Amino acid sequence: MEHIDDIDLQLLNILHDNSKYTVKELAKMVNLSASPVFERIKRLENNGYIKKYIALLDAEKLNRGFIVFCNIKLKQHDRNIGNQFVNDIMKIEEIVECYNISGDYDFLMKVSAKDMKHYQDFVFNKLGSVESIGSTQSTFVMAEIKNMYG
Amino acid sequence: MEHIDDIDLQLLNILHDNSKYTVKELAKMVNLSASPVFERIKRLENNGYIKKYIALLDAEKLNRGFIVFCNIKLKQHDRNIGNQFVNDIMKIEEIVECYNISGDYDFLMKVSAKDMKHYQDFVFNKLGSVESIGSTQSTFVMAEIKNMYG
DNA sequence: TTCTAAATTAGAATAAAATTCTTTAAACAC
DNA sequence: GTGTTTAAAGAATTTTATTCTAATTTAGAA
Repeated sequence: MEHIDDIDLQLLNILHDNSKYTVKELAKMVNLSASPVFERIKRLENNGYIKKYIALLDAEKLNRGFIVFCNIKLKQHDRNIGNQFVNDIMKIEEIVECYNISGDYDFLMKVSAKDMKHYQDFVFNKLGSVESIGSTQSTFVMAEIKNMYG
Repeated sequence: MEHIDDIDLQLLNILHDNSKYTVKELAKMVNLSASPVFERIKRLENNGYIKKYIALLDAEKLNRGFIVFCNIKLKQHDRNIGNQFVNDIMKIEEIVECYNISGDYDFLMKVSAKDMKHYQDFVFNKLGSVESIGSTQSTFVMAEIKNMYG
């Protein structure tokens, strides 16, 4: 895999913030013509530096503005229980992120709900039916201060 | 603000996962012709349902694959200290997300570093120079299990 | 330094996509 | 039923992406 230069890095940073610039606009920003910029972006895509392009949606407008970080302890720490847990949480739409972590808990999940009522329903009915879970601990988000993606 | 229908929701879900489909491709997916799909997307953009379009980058390839959740307690809980903290962390590039939370700590930050050495340097030199911070607690990510964005 | 080869760029040409416009169809109120 | 509004389809146009060729730059060898 080749290495990337400063112009590649500029393009990545720009596209990470806004992927809707035209090739011509990007070319102007990095002081090149359109064709090398086009080829650089294709190369960055093919080499995996750019994984995908997505639209960021307004969580509030889509009734998903209530964010909770939910810590999980498993019942036991064997491979079967772990695999079962991963399988189960993959299907639950409210869980938008999940990490295997160090410390007192095994997993940290970011959960996206409409409101507290929805979250309570999620904990009771969805997490409640995941057999592998031993205990949970919820940390509520009062405000989003910084998000380099949103 | 008007409400959105099922086709709008389909388009949002598709674009949330991949914003590079052409209007013609999207039209086929939702059984419409190109022009109404184009107009629907423009409306969703103008009404704020779609906030922006971004490229997702490979953190590992860009030396940012070491993820840590860092809990923060402020020294004191007055408005000045809080504002100072927010101002300071905005400038620190390793902090990719930050939330004001309930519970024992005041803030939860997602930090993105190259490796443990980089993270240690970040805690010492960058967080270490933020006056408003009282104490910190680091939770290390061993594996990313689910990410509806990445 | 000078020459050669490889890589990169610019700019024109082409293909494809986005965007606009006009006509037609459907939904709704009266 | 008729008139009115809204949304859709399809054609026409504009813009953008993509390809291609020639010129330039760069890196390395002599």
